[in-house]
Amino acid sequence: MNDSDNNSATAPGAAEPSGFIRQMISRDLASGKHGGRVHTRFPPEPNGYLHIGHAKSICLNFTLAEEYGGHCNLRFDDTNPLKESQEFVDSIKDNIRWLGFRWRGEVRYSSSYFGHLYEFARQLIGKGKAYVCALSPEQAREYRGTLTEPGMDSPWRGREPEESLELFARMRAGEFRDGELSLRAKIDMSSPNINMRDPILYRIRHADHHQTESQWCIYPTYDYTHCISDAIENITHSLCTLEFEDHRPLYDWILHNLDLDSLRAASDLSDSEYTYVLPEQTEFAKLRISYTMMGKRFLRAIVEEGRVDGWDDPRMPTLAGMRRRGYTPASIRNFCEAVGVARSESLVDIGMLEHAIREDLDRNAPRAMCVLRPLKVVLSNFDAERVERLQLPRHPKREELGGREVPLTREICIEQEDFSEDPPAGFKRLVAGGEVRLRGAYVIRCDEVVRNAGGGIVELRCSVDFDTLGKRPEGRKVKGVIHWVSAAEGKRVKVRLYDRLFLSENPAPKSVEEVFDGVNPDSLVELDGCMLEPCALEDGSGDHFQFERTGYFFRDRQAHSGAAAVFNRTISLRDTRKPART
RNA sequence: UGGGGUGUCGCCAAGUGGUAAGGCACAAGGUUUUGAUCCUUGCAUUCGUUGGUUCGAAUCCAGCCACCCCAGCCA
Repeated sequence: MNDSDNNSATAPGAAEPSGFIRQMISRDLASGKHGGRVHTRFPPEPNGYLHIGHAKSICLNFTLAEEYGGHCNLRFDDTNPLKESQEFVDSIKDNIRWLGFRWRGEVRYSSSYFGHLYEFARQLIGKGKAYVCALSPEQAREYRGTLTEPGMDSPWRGREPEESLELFARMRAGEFRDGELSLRAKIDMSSPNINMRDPILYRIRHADHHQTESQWCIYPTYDYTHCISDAIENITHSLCTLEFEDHRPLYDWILHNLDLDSLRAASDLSDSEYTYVLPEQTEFAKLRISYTMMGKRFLRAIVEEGRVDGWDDPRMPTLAGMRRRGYTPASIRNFCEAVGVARSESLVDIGMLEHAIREDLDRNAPRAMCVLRPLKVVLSNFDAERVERLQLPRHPKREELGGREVPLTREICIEQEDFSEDPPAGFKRLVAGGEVRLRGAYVIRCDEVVRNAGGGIVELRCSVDFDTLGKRPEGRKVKGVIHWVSAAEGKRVKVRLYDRLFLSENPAPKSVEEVFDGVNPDSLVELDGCMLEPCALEDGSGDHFQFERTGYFFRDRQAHSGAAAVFNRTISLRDTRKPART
């Protein structure tokens, strides 16, 4: 997809691209606005783990660059040392690579532009566009006014540039305490847009930074930093979510009040021929999915309260969690593509996500049989010493994936729910005196139900019709097919079944306490004595499987070595049985 | 009572004045040694609402309604 000539988005004569962002880019390309360049960026703050919502932005930025033959940077927007850490930097990089995206050149950090940012601030002060203010944070809030009332000018608003310049230098030198002074843009305290009421550009924070360590004690704010960082990196299209819409005028104000040549000189392309063009911000709706939530505060509460196994618990909407659950990069990318990008806020049905992973795994996951809740079956006419090694395909439709050997012995396990003494209407599995097909093997008939003293079913005695391997039985129809595993040859494994983490379709807790009430108490079921066919544990057999009739599973590599293998159920198979699911 | 946005099928989402794409979900058939997959078919006379302009409106205009965002020295 790197060849722009080969691409639908830019191919001559191609249909108009769909979606407002692609249309905008095509328009910009057609008008030559950015010299024919497309350069995007994904700009996370390293203050937490990435979740599926971030994936939407990642996919958007990287695929747009790819489609238009442009580039996409990874830039850590690290202007607040109090909340950030190297751990998050590392995990974010790891997640992006896992999704299959490669950023342009080296990883960027806003913090590596602190020098430029400082000089640009001096420039604004020199032009009378910024001033050092001595209002305390509390006072600043009072002066700001309200949504319906204009603010009041700071008493320091008229400070001479020379004086502000000197104070700003002393702020940097560490002569003031946190919060004592700030640098503010001089815009309009009565603007109906609160972001324009002399926003803070720099604040004092005597704190070490994960990248710049103790070099700075003043840190630029997001609004001041983001636009300039985009300009330095020659970003053409700066995409962000809807809540930043009101910040766009400030984004533009800062850039337009700086000397264009000085911006150009600081930029990556300073030595090139192209006409310097300022980046432009465009907003889109963030991703929301039913039965889950992206709010970091609430997710953290669930993790810290031990309601889940950690940030990578397979029930979590984090990329780390989804990865451990068995979601594939392709499924997440396809999902993001299917969801689309628009400006209306929507709640995507989690069924779309489930469809994306089923679609990928149905095509690519090898099949295996695993009995989750075993019921012993003795095949009375099968020799006790005999091991019949059946050859089954790994995938029903893809011969190239090869075959597997499945051992059949006198004693096997079947699923408890595949036998019923009191079958509901339409039951297609085994009943007393009835017949069923063992998947990939023979048809068996249930001759006897063996019980314990309490009347519970202990085992089934069945007889094999040896004339049914690979062919239909004579003179009758056997509809049901069930999975099974040799009791002697099978491997005991542990399985974790997951359900949605939240009970409500649109969980919107108002407090941390409310979050816990909304957590699904049955979101995890652990099963211990499951029986898995042996070849699924052989080296090189892969980590993703479809356990036939029960769902798609992913080997959990965090399980202790030596202990039984653990498989997480990524997603169940679609179930279209007439009544509801059992 | 300020400003900025958004409203098209149950859920996403195309559509930019010429008579409502697609996906998910759902439903009905067919195939099937997975109640899976696959295949076929069906699924908005109508675009928040009320008016207006026009030969023609989801698209243009006006009013109304609903919902979302903004008063961190967070991003």
